[in-house]
Amino acid sequence: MGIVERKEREKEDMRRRIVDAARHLYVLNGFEKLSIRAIAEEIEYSAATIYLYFKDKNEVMYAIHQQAFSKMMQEFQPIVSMTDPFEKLVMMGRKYTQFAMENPELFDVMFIITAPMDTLECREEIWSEGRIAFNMLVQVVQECINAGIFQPQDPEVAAMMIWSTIHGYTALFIRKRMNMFSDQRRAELMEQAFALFCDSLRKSL
Amino acid sequence: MGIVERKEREKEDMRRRIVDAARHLYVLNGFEKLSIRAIAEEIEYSAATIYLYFKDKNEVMYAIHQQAFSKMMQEFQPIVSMTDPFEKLVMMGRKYTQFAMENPELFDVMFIITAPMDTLECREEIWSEGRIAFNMLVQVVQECINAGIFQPQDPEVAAMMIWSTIHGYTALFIRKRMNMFSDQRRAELMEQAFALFCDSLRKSL
DNA sequence: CAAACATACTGAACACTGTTTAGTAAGAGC
DNA sequence: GCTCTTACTAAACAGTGTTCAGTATGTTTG
Repeated sequence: MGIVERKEREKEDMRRRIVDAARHLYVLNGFEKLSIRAIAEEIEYSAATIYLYFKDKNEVMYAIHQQAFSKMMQEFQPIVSMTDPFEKLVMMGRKYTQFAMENPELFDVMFIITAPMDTLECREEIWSEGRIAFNMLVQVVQECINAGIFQPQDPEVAAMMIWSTIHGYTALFIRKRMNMFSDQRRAELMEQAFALFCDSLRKSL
Repeated sequence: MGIVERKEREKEDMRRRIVDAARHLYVLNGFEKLSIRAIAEEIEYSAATIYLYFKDKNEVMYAIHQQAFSKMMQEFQPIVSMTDPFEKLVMMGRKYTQFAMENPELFDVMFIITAPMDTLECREEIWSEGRIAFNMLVQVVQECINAGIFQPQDPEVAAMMIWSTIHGYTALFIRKRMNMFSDQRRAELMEQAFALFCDSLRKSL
């Protein structure tokens, strides 16, 4: 009975086609302007068809969010093979912001928009993508402790503080909360605040 | 000719009534569920009337955003009279997060949602609310430098780094990006990350 | 092979949304 | 009393997410 398998494959295929079309449109225009009808048109099906493969728009957003995480993880891959754990940490911070700048909509769906989190909540699942990414950071912090760069401490607490800072100015930038500065001063402030934070970590953690 | 003045007063009054109704509904249900028609119904006018006082929904959001800032500033007032500048800094951080927890929707419109920033952009104005609030932080950092708690440095850079960290974990929390932890662990992590950051500032800035 | 069933899909509808416009009614100024 | 301005609204436009009855195709069974 290969028919059941084929059907399952086709179902998977269709889901992927929907998410690909949705991501394509989303990256171009953002969440507000992403409509089910537009996705349907892109894949040349009716709007109602989307609902045979996804519960609602939030679930489509969740799928995009998953793809975005795997893209980010791919871009983080080169860092893993670095030797100096503190340099690793610095590079992770830089990459986080760089990813956000280059893929603002993907960053949005990963870390700002509530839509994908709402599907998770109603499924009562844990946010595994977030957990895995955070673990990666905790791991590097632990390496810094092991190398004697940081003092012995709860690596999750330190990781949370570090994530906060990097996420903080990235989110403020993405959501235009640094627009009280000129483009030049803004870039300056971000760069120097990052440098100051790295210095501060080295000295005090 | 008191008529012109009265008309102007009435115009101001109407604007205030609209914003008050809008804020009321917004705080209850958030941005997505806040509709022009609902605001109109609340003040017992037609939806089109809103557009005689505001250019679009974004401009209404901007007005709510202004009110939210003045509320936050009010709550920050007691801090100004504190004596120890470092304690001031710590209290400002605590208050920021506390305000966000107690007024999640107001925090949203102040620091996360793009809608109010879009009106500013098309008016080509500067984000004065943000500038004023940031200046307040810069001021306190300068006091820390003057008191010899921090080393001489660009207070704007230090302020940006501090704002980033506090905003970072607050925004991550508000947007449910700490839901990989249990409620208890989450509170623990936030508290300890904050404490670690304060310690780190003391030691290294 | 034909009938019965299951699956995949769609058109149309429902109840909304932000926004614009033409038209009306009431007050102000002469 | 008669213009003229201002304030306001009903209705429409073009969309939105979502649901559901109905159809057409593919699969299984007698």
